[in-house]
Amino acid sequence: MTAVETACAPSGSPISGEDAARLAPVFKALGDPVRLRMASMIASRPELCVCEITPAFDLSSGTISHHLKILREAGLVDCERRGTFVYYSIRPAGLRSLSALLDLD
Amino acid sequence: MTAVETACAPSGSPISGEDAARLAPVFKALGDPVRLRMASMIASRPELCVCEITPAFDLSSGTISHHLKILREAGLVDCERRGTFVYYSIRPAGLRSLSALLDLD
DNA sequence: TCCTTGTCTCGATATCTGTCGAATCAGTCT
DNA sequence: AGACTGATTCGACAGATATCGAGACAAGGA
Repeated sequence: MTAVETACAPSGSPISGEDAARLAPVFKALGDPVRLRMASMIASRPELCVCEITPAFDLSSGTISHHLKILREAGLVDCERRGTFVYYSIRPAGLRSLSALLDLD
Repeated sequence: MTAVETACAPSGSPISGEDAARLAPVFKALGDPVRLRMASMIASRPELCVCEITPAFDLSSGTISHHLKILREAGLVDCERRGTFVYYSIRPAGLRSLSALLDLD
């Protein structure tokens, strides 16, 4: 029995409008199939070069950058440039905020 | 240390395009502040009448219905009509699919 | 049967989003 | 410095989305 199910008994209190406004963009960032798969790819390794992400999708490099930016702004990933290449990695804190909510509501 | 963090070492394999296509709409459903708060309100009780949800938002009843429909179609909530009123409740399975992903990637 | 109340559906509309391609920026190599 | 490659930004546009308000539907009460 997961915490989610435990919570489906009378359970905890609903989140505030402010918390909703803060957390919704994070869910939204994962609410696109391309970004969800990107995030999953990045999370499956210590870090991942954009040049490894791009060929996994049938999309222009402009579009790839756009999606990565949304993941970044949602606090889900970090990036670091080393030379010509840019490497993305997962930000555990971003995922934790979602996980915490799902395990409590 | 959460499973998420554990996973941020070399960790599990990325999800498939099909899984991404299946799960993204669920994240997307929670990716709107209004719906996230609605879902949270519904989850915080065994069930909740639409007539209790509506006044919590400064939105028309048409818009409220629209958002509830999206939560329903994402498999996150169930509804049942009793007399004039419609009661919404959380579907644990919907939340579990998200939770499982977050704890593994 | 009609009226009222709660909920949903539909049509219209303004805004947001995903995508491309071109231009730009950042680094490396010659 | 100039050329090349990887990545981001920008401008444009088609399609999706959130919202409203009006109408339809459902159930109960006068």
